[in-house]
Amino acid sequence: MTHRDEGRTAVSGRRILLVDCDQFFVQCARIADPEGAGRHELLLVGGTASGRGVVTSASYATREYGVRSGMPTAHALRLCPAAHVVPVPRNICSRKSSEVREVLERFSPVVEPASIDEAYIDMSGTETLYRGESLHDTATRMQAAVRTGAGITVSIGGGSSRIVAKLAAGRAKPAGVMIVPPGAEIDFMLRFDLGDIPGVGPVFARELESFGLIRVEDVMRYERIALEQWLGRSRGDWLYRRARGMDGGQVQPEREAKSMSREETFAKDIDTDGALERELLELCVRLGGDVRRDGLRARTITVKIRDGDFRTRSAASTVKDGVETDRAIFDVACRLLGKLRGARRVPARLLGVAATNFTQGDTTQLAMFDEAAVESERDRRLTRAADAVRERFGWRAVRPGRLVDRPSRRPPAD
DNA sequence: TCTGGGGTCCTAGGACCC
DNA sequence: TCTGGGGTCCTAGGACCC
Repeated sequence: MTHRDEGRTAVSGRRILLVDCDQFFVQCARIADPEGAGRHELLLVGGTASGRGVVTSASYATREYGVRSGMPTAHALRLCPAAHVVPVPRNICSRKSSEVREVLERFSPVVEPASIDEAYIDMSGTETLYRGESLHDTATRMQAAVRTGAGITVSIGGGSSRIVAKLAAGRAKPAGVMIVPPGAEIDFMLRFDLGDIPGVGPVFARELESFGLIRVEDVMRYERIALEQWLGRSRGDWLYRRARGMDGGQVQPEREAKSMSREETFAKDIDTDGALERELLELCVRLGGDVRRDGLRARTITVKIRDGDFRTRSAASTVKDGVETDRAIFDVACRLLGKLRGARRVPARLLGVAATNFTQGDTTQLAMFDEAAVESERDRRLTRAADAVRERFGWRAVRPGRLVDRPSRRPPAD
């Protein structure tokens, strides 16, 4: 069997769709403000008052000028001076994202949100339910249902694997449906550059180019073993399979979050430790709220700092029992910030804090040793009470200010 | 051009244990 | 005094995605 035949016969029989919202943040901004953003054809979403932001989403009209998402807003405005810039309407975006998902779940129980604006759906096994209806027709009905139910325009791609569905959705934009039939995966893949494959970023693409590999067809010419010799076993195998539209990935509904983070780029670089600590406290309070809302406890806290020269550094610390209270998170984070600032004390552009290594928060583990008790049950009860007050009376009802200047802090553990 | 904010996954080295 | 191999956990950094 040649490598080409192997690809053709590896069709899984699965029917996977990727539903991708068209210029999602632009759509949300228009829903949020029909009289303002809604009236501007040339619309950029993202960018901050400080002028330091980047474009999160650019309307199709601005893309004619060469504007792309991820581009610094200042650059985008140079390309398209008439564009109207608005901030990301976060609340509307998460609400619309949920509404889209609710509509999709009416079509199949297996829906995996891949980001705020796209979701994979496994339609395998629904053939009986949708008796006689082609996947294309089902996807078209789905598209109409999302427009009616959530007011959002989506494009849908479909095929026997996630990667084929994803690339097909890109080809279907805007507002289209494209299904790659079983057996047609390789011919479909041959249209693409390797850099179009999800997972092949600029760095990997440059490396591949150094072997003369630019388009998918370039990879098709080689046996798996050759790719593995050039790229290493795991990456060679990965590329061999992706180029053929194959991935082993299942669509997994309800994946648990593996990390949560909050970060902020300052309008102006901050160069004093005290001011950074105050920013850190705000971030920890926001993060703590997210962690508790999901009933989790984090065993590892990571602090990230981006210096004015854009050098990014991080420090992490893992505690025996997970933490969930603002105070305990801040305690750990503060130590880490001190460590980072001690190593290099220059003006900071960004500060962030992340929680990972989650444990379920509903089981109280008794600390075996005193020093392991970073956070007491009493701390947790107080924090939950404060959450309840905020729930009723608003976020500002309980101020965290006292945490900043409390008298003593634990000495560094390391 | 001057670089956001939210994530996932991978790698490599060192500590530590058996 | 010099010497193992394997497994797990932790930390730091980086590529990548939307």
